[in-house]
Amino acid sequence: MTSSFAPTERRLAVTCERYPAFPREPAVLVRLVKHIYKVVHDDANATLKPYGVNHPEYNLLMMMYGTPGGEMTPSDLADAAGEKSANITRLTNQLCEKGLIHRKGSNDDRRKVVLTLTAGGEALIESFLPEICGLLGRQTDKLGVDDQHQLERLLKKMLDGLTD
Amino acid sequence: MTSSFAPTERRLAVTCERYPAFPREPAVLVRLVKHIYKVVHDDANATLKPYGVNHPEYNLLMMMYGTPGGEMTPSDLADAAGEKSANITRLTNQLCEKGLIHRKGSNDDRRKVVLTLTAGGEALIESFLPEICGLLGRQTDKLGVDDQHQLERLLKKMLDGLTD
DNA sequence: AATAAATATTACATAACTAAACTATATCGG
DNA sequence: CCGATATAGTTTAGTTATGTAATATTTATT
Repeated sequence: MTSSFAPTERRLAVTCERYPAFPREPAVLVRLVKHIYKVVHDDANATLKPYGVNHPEYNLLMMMYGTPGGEMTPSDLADAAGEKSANITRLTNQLCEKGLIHRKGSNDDRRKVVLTLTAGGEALIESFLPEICGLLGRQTDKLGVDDQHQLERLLKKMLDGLTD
Repeated sequence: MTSSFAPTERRLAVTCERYPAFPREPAVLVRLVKHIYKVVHDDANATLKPYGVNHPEYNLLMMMYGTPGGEMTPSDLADAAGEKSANITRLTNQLCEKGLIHRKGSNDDRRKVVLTLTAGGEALIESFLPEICGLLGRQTDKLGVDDQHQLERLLKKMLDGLTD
């Protein structure tokens, strides 16, 4: 799966020739992000498949794992994971059916629903985390520590500009 | 839509506390890419909607626009756009129905299919490109020229490590 | 000639998005 | 306190998108 970026760059060059106003640099960045996201997403799905969860479900689980107290409402999850609320209902249903999370009504605001990880959910997370850590490590293999910090800084700057 | 990254960082900190082997820096990078991709993708879809094409269709059109000679096979497109071949058939069907591309059998290898942009396809591309250029510009607004080049370099390095 | 590999399509199953309707609760202005 | 309005979450239906696996056809290999 040698998805070299070179052909994409050649196409951008041709595009700029045909349409000189086309901003090469921003387009390169956007296409790079797209390429990287795709590979990362596919890798994660492949790694998670044996554990019976897909990437969106993994994201929800990790959001809950990383929340102090471990309680989140569906709205919290929607914000955190960038999913639509209709999706959250579907995904949390799946996680409930698998026994990974637990759903109960909130006491202080009875419109709300509180989701928590079950013991089984935490156990599953901690069973796939070793592999996930390995994957994350491999995915940033080529980058030195300085590179990683630079990249973090620049991506944050870019994200900042997007959410205005 | 203030999708600040701060909550995500707090969750990563908690995750690292609970599971010390968790590699914070790689995880930050992956989550940043995911956030950025999502916003970029949604923005592009919104911009393209009035033109009757979605993001994947736009990608295919731009791949063809940027290909010298303008001829591509479905396999070429699948590689270039990172789509599954079954998807390519569906997407190119849609583009054919809209009269934006043309499909014909290849002469030298009769397994192959050759796709070309129609005049209408090129016209549509050049009608939405002004808006797309504006969007691309805004999406990288916050980054100076040096930042953009640094970011390009680092993303390429990361992508390199992914496709081993 | 037989077998394997490549190309594209098809059919089926899953997943996701959208928009609206619905339940229940909370909040605010009078 | 009352009634209007807003919020939280779910549900439904319809549409669109994506992924998987099998198939037909043509070309390559041995």
